[in-house]
Amino acid sequence: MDYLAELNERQREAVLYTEGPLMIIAGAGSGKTKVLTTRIAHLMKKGVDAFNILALTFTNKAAREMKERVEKILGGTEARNLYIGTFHSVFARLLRAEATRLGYPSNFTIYDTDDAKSLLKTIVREMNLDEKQYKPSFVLNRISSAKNGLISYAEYHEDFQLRQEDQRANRPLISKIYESYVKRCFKNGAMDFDDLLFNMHALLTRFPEALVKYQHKFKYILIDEYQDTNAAQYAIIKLLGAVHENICVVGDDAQSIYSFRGATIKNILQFEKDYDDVKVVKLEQNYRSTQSILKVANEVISNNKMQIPKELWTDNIHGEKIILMRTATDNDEGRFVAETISEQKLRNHFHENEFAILYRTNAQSRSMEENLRRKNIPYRIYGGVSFYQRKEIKDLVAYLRLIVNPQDEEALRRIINYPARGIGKTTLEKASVLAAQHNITLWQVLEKPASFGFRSATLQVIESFVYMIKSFQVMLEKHNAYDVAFRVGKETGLVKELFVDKSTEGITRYENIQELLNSIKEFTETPTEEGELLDKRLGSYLQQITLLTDADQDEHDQDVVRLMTIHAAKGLEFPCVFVVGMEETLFPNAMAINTREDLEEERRLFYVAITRAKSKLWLTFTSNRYRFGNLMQNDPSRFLKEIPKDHLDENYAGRAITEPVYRTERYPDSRQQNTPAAASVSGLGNGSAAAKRIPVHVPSENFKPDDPSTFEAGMEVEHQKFGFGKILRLEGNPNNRIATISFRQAGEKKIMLNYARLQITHNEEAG
DNA sequence: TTAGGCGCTGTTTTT
DNA sequence: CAGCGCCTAA
Repeated sequence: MDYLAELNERQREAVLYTEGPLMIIAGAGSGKTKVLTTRIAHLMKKGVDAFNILALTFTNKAAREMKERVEKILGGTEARNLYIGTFHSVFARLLRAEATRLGYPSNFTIYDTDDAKSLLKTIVREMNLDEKQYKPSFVLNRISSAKNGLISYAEYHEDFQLRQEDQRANRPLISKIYESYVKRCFKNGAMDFDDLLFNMHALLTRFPEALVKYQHKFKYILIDEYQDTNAAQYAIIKLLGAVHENICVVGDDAQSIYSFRGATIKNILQFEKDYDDVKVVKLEQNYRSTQSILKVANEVISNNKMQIPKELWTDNIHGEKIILMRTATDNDEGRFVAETISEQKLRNHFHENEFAILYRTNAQSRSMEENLRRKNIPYRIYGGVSFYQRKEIKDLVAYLRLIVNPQDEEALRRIINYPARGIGKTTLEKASVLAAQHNITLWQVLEKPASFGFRSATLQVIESFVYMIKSFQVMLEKHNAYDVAFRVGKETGLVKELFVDKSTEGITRYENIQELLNSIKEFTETPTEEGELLDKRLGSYLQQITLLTDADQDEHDQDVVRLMTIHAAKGLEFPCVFVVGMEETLFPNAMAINTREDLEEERRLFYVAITRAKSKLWLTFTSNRYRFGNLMQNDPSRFLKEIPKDHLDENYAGRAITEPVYRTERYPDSRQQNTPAAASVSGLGNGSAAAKRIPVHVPSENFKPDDPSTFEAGMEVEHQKFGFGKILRLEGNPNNRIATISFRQAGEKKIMLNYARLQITHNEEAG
């Protein structure tokens, strides 16, 4: 029982309380994963069969880590029999086994967000609705939250409130689109992410035998990140656990950051009411961060009204103050981070992999990336476009999907004319109409094109396309997934097309395809538990990759700086953390400041960001940031004011204000060079919009920008783009001066001197 | 049928 | 700024 010795008293209590409902409120860094894994190991040591334990997480990575750690405690291979995985992947697996009950093929396709949007787009088009009014992302959001709330399209249709919301938003037909979307997915043999939850719930409620079967199978259920569960997940867990009631949920209300995905803290608050004797254990000792960091985190989160009272504490050293840095531009912010990393590596012997740069939105990675590259600091960006979402990967995967499931219309549409084979829009449209008329799938139309009267040239290309796909399907019987994928790449001409393209991106795309083929090979060579059939193995490969994100590709030993959104950083920890973009409208995000609930979620997000740091934490913000292609000025984030002053080192922020701003000569910034007009301040003048209409000024031969600090009112100046003009007046603080200049051609403009490249042509005072 | 150019529009977070 | 839809030319 030595595994128990490593636990503190509270942790041990949580591990040993094995029977009956248990809720663990686990603060950040309090050893939550350790408790969960030890608990599972303990159950197994007590004689519980691994097959009877279900553990659900939100990321594959968390699941894998859990599995590995249990394996380590137990030794042997028993841990492999545990059902540990994400909600989505575990349910996908169960649904695959039970698919026929619901009328789905067992090798159903899983649609990712792109597939779903693309299908919605075709549906909206087919319904002759305005595509701007019913934008796929908007419609998908509506449908998604309905499904996550377990509201079927029929119920949606009857729901007064939902209908009214749609009316008010001038999108009254959402419920109709919802209905066709569901029907079409079903026809395509496809489920989207939300369907994996919705249909799992449907399975358990509509088929009592299935419910009973799984209720008895999963005698012990553990749920990680319970604060992030939504109504569907909540209901499923409740159903599954109803017989044994051995449900252990772990969560931290302070880290609930997924309400936009339907998650609700209510599930945590509700838990105690759902069962008669709920044992609650609070883990409040933090093993991760310095006292300083923890104090700041506690202080910040205390501004939230909605929370379960608790106070995280730690035995760790006090540590250093948190450093606040202000820069002039987003590019400077990136440079500061890159320079600080270099400096810290030298001074404190940190490795690259001890740093993380966290931001609110993916778009912010760019300025970081550019500056890290400039300083030759190796890095890796998580999120954004994941490997499996890249075009070239999706193209090849679409072929594989179609081979496994010819009903999959999205896959078919994607590749029917890629590489180009003369089946264009007209043909596809005709086929779609026919499919709808005869109530068959698109594929079924293409299978018998002769009976639908296509022109003979078209007929021929369709037939050879179908023949090709069918020949791949035949291959499935005797060849493994890799052989099929390889042949597909070759015979469709897809690989060749990428090989011929020798541009940088073309080479990357080619390499990506090779990487995909390698991963398929690896998959085929790793035996699966139940020795499933070969075609099923390609099917299961496809199911699995749709649920992968690129956080799952992490090789943790890689010595690189990690860049990711705060959302993606949840559950991770780093010795040194930069939280960048601490500005109003960005963080808290402008989309999330209108209600207390939203704002509190932003604050929890900030709390998550702070608590990722073990020993050093930097917060940065910038006065000027490019957004939407023009320069925006933001105030410092309100959250900064919530940090206790004695834990915050503001020297750097101060220095940045009094020091001259980094000059463009020293660090050329491509954006500024290419578009000098972008330097005019949007919102102040009629800057960039007007700039487009002005005839381009050709700068003088010996044009050389002068030091901005030397400019004064009354000077005659030349601007690279706006031409000659005179400074009327200057305003703004000394380091961010804004000049109003009257240009001969371009008229009156407000120009930020730090960015504009201006040359003095005549000095009134001197001359 | 396809490629290429122009103009509009939008940026939150993700399984 | 970028990605996408729409239009035009070939």
